[in-house]
Amino acid sequence: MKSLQSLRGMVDLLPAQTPVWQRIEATAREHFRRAAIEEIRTPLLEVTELFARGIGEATDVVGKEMYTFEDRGARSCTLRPEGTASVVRAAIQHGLVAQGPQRLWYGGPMFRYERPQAGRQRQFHQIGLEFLGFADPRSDVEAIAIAWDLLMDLGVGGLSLELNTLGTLDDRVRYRAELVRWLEQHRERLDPDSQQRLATNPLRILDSKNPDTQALLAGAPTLAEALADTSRERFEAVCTALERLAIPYVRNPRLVRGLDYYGHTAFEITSSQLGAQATVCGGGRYDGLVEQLGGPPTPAVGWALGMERLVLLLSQGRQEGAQAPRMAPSPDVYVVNRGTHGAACALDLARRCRQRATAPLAVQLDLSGAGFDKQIKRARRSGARWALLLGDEEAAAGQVRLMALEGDGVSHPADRLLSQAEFLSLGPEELDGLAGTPAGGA
RNA sequence: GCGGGCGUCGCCAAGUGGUUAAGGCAGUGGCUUGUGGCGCCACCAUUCGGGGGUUCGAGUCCCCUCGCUCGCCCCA
Repeated sequence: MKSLQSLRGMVDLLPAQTPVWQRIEATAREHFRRAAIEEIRTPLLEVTELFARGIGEATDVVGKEMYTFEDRGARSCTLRPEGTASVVRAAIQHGLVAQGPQRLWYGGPMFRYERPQAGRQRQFHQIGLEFLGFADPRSDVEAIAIAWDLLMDLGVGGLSLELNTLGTLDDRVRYRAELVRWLEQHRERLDPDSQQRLATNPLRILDSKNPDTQALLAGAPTLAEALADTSRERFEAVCTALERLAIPYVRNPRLVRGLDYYGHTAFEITSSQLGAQATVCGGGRYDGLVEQLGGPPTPAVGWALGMERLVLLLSQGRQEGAQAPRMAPSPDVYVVNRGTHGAACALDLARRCRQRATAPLAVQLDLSGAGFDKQIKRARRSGARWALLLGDEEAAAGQVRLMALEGDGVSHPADRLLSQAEFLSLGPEELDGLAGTPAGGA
């Protein structure tokens, strides 16, 4: 029988990697709690139209990256490629936006049909924040600050915050015409991709990675010049507020986000240590989206951060170690057992240990039926603090042997024989006191 | 969708056309029927991602295919 593999771009997270993810999730949760942001969970599957309308028909995400299929009722369904559209849909559907401003966060898998590469999978994970119903420039800054502080708290270094303003829809329409007019005159100097985009999405030519195109762009009209005064003032307000918070940023006039709903503030937090896909967190303002999806006019800002890219950053540095240190949670107690009576008794004792009213213990029960020596070896490797030895003799007497597992294993602290009832009543310190004293040294 | 690199045991990894595919780690059993580290012994790829071809002979050369990986596009 041929063994099966996961689908391309769908990765398994093995027990060795899972602790890093848990740490990120726990830290994010704590930061959201402190900022009074509530969690929202939405389905992974939505009606295709939600994304087509929300993200924009012309975008790459909608045009060629969606996992779309028909369900049994011939409805076109799509695995969510991002979180914002779903959150907005849910907020409208359940009248959240009507109840006032919402401070929401979400997390979970997203799906995009692309060729996998470093920092990019087909199923990937995001944690995101959405502020619905906030127009003040300070809301942009608070959103950014929460992302920044979260990343700092996680200990990610070498990050840079890039900031730009996309202005209003009017600003962009006006600028687009101007840019196209200018680029038309230099069409032959553009790379093929950019020539294509001249017709489909000219603004995106601005962040082309082609050096020749970038050189050409140096002389092109800029979006900043085309901005209305109010747009410009709004952006300055965001910048000064960031400065007051001492959050370093760089203005990047070429920063254009690929999703249609962004306007005014757009930002990315990038790392130079990530390779080609350098953006860890990206977001911006999307004042038109709620209305676009059938809700009342509602200003909004948000961002999403890519979990696997964050994990990549947090896992660097300690990749020298041959075998990554196993960070799996170790049990407190490893139960070594033998004999039919002993084994049966151990099963029961392990359970009662986990259910202790005071200080429940994490217990791993050896189920191998191997000899004591083998089991004790395994006990040491498990990382447990104590081993509990239980054979027929101890079981018959209602006792257990307690063994401290610390140390190099050369010196043999004596076991303590104690009654099972006593063992179950003792706290960790008392157990240490009992088992920790070597009887007679080496 | 388009380019580059790579595919030998769960992981790392020798092998560059000649009879039997090193080694290390991990794992399993034993030395040691109920006591720990270390050590020693044994077992652990009829087969080199898959298929076809060249050759007396291929893991080693050629073709196709699948997969992984990095990059382009785009994004988190």
